[in-house]
Amino acid sequence: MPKIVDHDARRRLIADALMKVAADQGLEAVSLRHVAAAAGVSVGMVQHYFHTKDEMMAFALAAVMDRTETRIRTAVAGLGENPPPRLLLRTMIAALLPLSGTARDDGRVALAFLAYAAVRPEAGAGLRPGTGQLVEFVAGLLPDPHGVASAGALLALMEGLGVYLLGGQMTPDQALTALDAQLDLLFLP
Amino acid sequence: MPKIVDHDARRRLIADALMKVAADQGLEAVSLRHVAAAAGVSVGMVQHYFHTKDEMMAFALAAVMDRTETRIRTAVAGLGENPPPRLLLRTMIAALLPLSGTARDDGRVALAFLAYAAVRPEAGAGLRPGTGQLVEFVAGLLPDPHGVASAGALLALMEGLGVYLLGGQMTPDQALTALDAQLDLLFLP
DNA sequence: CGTTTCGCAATACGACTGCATTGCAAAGGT
DNA sequence: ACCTTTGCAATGCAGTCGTATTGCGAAACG
Repeated sequence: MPKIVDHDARRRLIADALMKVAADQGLEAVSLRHVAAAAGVSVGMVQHYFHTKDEMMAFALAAVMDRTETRIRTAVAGLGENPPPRLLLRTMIAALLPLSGTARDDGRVALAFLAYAAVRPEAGAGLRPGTGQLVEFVAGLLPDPHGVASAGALLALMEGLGVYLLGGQMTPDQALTALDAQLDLLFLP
Repeated sequence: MPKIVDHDARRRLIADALMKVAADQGLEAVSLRHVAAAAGVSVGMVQHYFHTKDEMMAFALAAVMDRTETRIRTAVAGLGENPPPRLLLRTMIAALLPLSGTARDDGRVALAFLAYAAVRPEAGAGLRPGTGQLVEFVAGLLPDPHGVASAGALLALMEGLGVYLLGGQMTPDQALTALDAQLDLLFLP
């Protein structure tokens, strides 16, 4: 067998270029040619590693989710062992919000995928399963009187803050203030 | 001057067709030809009433916002004079959520526009100004200890519920339960 | 030292896009 | 009755899209 290359590295290179294009020109600007140009490679090479565009999109979406999970995990890791529930929640949610830099770019891509998934249900099937477990996890962190409804509300709040941040209707300060107000509501009886 | 036709009626006809296409095939499927076909007219006629595609999109977005405002207004009108603040808020937010039917279609279109606006800030400029006033209005309805931060949080919650509803991560029941939990939090000290 | 297999570039194809152009029918105004 | 203006259909054009095809250089194996 000839020329050994790291297939997965190439795929990540291409996926990174895709997300760069999507983040600053929108998902509808993601084409094989644009992605190839952004990655500095030929269209043929992109086709070599992704047989179809959908395959490439799916890989990129998975990469965004991976990066997001990593971002949360490292943020939480900085908290030490057994952090107080309120701090843990605030840290996780703040890490998930598109406040700046990479998180903002990822958020834009995720929002675009969300809109796409709202119309192509089978495309967003991968997004759905995590939410139920997340609600239960959050519910376990809330003080006693609150149930899964409040957990769902908190997650919805987070999602909405993300949308407002990306749309420019809220500044990062305003979003974090709103988040803290909600946590006050939940944790201070 | 020849043949008098109701310009605005034609534009609304075309915009309705656009929203139909966008609602069940996504915003990226909105093209002059598809919209014309959905409206049962020729491409030339669409071009006659909208000189450019962006003009057509802007008109359609304005129409969605109009319909939404009307939906809220009629829902609130059914409440009579001086309704209690909590009921007023619940009614307004429930009318805004994409729970079913037209509201769901409008929601899909709005979400698509949102994703588009996250990347083309000048396109979503029309969306932004209303939010600030809305926050203040909501803040005025909340009982005493709560400020604009809680109002922003409530609106973000609404937005997030909308996203979850469209994405299928929440059922209408779950969304309304979460909304009520939040209103409990705000109104029952 | 072939030979084979892989990595990748180039190009061609048909479908689609937004938009400009052209032409014609119909309907007032005079 | 003519003329002008408007409503609208048809068609053409240049560009982009995803994908299939083709071909060639390079690297490991026999």
